Amino acid sequence: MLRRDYPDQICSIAKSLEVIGERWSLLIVRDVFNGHRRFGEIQTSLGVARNVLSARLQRLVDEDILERRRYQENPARYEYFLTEKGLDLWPTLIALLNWGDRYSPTPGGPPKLIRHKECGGPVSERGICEDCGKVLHARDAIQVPGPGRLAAMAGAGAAESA
Amino acid sequence: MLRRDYPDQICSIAKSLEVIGERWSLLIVRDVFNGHRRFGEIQTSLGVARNVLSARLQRLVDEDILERRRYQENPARYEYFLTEKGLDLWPTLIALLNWGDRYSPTPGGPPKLIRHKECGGPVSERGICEDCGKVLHARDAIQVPGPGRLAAMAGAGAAESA
DNA sequence: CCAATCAGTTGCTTGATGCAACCGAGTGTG
DNA sequence: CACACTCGGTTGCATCAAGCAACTGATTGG
Repeated sequence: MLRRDYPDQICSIAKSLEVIGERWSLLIVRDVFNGHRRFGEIQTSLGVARNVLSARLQRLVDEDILERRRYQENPARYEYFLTEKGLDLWPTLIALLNWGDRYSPTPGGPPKLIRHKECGGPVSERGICEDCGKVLHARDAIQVPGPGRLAAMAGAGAAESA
Repeated sequence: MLRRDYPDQICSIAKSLEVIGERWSLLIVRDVFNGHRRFGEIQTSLGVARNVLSARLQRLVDEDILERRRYQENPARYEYFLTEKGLDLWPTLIALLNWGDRYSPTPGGPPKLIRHKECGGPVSERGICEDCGKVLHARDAIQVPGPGRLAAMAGAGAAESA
């Protein structure tokens, strides 16, 4: 999306976008939220060019949004995890998810539903449990495939898209 | 940020980013939230190239996020306003604002504060009034310059940056 | 008549992205 | 043992988007 910086902008929105506003960045974060942790996994899920993915992952690690952990030596292999800073992007993702659900609807219904881990209640646009009323954070929620997702999978067996 | 589209992604986040994920798009929306309505106003506030601003505005109008109204004939002059769809980006902007406030802090404190129009209470990260507890929407809130903004203005008299 | 305002458009250059091929270490298969 | 495959990248090259400056067209003000 963005080159990277927005000089002269005294604005926290611009500052956020400098960090996560580049093309693919937020989708990579979303993928890690979805449980994809490895380079190849994210690459095939997103269809992003490998050099770009490499650059974005490095940036996200540099910005302390992701953490790169070695899960195997010889050959060295890595997995990416969300830091607290990364987890705190959850409200942003929820807001985008809901806006997309509303204005770019998937045929058959929302492709992804968010539920409160504790009580199972649906999670509102603002990340609040509609059953128990709690203001939730990333760790309090789980995702389940929604009707739109299931419909799409029934239509085309492949296409693992998140 | 983004070229434009993320094919094969069955995901409302990706769909949202296809619409507003391009470089400058969200900052243009933010500017209109801030009361900038005219081409030149937005251009100088953002420092975006004029051809790019032109393209983004057209896209945002095509996507029904902004509305272009003629405020003068001969020569024809236009202003841009947020539609309901555009106003519904408010929670996303609030989420980005708060994430930026937290992780890319402006020296002196947040540059922008959001308050509930009705009761004057501060607005939380989720767009909820911390005084009266209401879940707010774009029209319920106003912005006031925060300490970081005032500090920056005192330092450099110019720099109208939003 | 000349300069300025406003909302763009046009042309050219620079920079980011996409694509395919390659690398290096190790595993699995015949 | 040779060969193919996996994984996590890097490299080179072509293409597409963004940045910059100049220009247009209509109108007002001096």
